[in-house]
Amino acid sequence: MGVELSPKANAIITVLQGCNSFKRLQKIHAHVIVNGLQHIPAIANQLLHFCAVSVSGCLLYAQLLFQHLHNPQTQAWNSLIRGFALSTSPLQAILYYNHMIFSSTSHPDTFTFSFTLKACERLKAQNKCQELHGSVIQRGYESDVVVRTNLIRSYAANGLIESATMVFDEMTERDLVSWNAMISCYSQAGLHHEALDMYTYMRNEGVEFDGFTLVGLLSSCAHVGALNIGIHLHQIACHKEFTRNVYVGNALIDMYAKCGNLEDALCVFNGMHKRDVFTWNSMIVGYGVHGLGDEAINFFKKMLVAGVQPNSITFLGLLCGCSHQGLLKMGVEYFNMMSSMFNIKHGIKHIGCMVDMYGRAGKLEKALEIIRSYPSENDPVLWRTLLGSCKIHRNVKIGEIAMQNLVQLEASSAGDFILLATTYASTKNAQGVAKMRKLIKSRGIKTIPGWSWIEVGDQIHRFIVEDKSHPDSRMIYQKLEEVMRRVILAGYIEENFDMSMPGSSTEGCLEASSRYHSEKLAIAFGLAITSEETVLRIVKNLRVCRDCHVFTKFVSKAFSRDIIVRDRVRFHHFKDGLCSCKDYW
DNA sequence: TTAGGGTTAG
Repeated sequence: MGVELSPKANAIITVLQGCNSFKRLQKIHAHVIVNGLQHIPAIANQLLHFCAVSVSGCLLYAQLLFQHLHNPQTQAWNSLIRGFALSTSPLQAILYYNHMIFSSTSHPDTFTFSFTLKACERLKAQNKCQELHGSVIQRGYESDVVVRTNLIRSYAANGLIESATMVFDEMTERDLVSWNAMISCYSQAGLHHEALDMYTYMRNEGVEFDGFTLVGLLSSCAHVGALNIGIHLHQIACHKEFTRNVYVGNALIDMYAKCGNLEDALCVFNGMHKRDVFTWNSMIVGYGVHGLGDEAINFFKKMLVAGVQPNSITFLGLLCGCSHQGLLKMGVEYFNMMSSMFNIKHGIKHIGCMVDMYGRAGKLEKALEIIRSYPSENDPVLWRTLLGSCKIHRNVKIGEIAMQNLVQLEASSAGDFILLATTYASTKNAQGVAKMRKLIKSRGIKTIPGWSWIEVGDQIHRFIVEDKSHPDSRMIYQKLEEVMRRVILAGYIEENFDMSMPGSSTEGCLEASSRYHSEKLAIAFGLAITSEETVLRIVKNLRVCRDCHVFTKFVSKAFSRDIIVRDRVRFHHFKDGLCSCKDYW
């Protein structure tokens, strides 16, 4: 039973509910004090709620109001916890939650848990998240769909994907938001196949989806190069009229660009009614990774004319395009422009692009100078990039400097030793080669396993080097032998294994031949089971090795097939025996 | 008089 309020108190509550500025609230508060109404819970809670939650509120003021409450009820705690959970200091939300549990007679409810879990998600407070899960069960709130969704998000943000999955799987009642939370959790954790599998489960359970679902799924399609699934989702987006949604449009552009289809990315871009910085960036980055620097610059200019402010990712796309197209002068111009004109700080990735750009152009001293001018960014990736350039330009002296730094940072990998070994080899330095071989052996250093994906229909087939796990493995190897015979007849000369590129695919077995590298298996599979006019689209987690690059060029000619390979850094369009990277990658 | 959601880079 609520307490009967005086007409004066009721009037104040009505005014408070319509309050829209902090200044006005302070005036109302003064009026409340003058009339001695500050201890009426309904008024105190309303004041607190406004200060803690409203966009024009003030959390400090909310704390002061809270301190004056004699016995704050759950609703008051919730206001404060909610306010801090969404603020720049979410830790305060957790501290208030602790305070509530240990020194208050009020009990947390489903709202309290939702807000505190939000704070854990933002803070990456893993232990607290687990503790809250226990309390949720203890207090009998585990069947609440919103609390569970918050648990999924919080676990996922804390890297506990298995726990998030468990919470989802054990839900007796799921709604669209919980499905979407699980999809986005997988997508952001890099578990793209799991995210795409959720789509099948949703369909099987007859769950309708919305723009949020599409964005999560399209992001995963983009990461694994699942163009067919992406096209299917695009059709659904058109059918359900989600294409006016800027998030969906952006995700579609990104998906098409990452799947190697820039024409359709542009088509979506042109059809969008509203565009934001993500829209422009998706196009610019798309052109950048395809090695089309001048197109990226073109789009950047149009972006400025449209009045959209670029951000650090815009410049990443531009620099990537300049670097891959060899546009050194333009690259330097944009690198300088980002800080001088747009006040955007150079990040490690931008510096990496510059090191790569100068390195490729043979200006190794300048590349070294760039790394040294950013001592706080002493990152192995920069030294590795430089090492790669030293190999191309046969510069042992700077290569050794790069290697020393990698060793000092305890970040040297087998690929790095191989790079330096080949640099020694190219300068006929047998002693250096022997030294590197000895180091690789004695340190037992392992490489990153290489993977290649190919999408056929709505299925994604994954291969590793010498993979025999595919159900059609026998057929794939037979096809590869046939392909080999045809390309050798056309002039292809098989290499043993590539030692040329940084992070290139030695695929975890240094001594193996590159004949059964994952992309060769993916290509053989694609040739065997798709029609002659189908473009083969392959995605690889490492850089394409030189042998596979040559091989793919020959295949594109001998089989009259367009093959698009997306490797770790860029796209390669193989057609009629040539590659879009012009062998410069 | 209170809740849970999305994209680029990595």
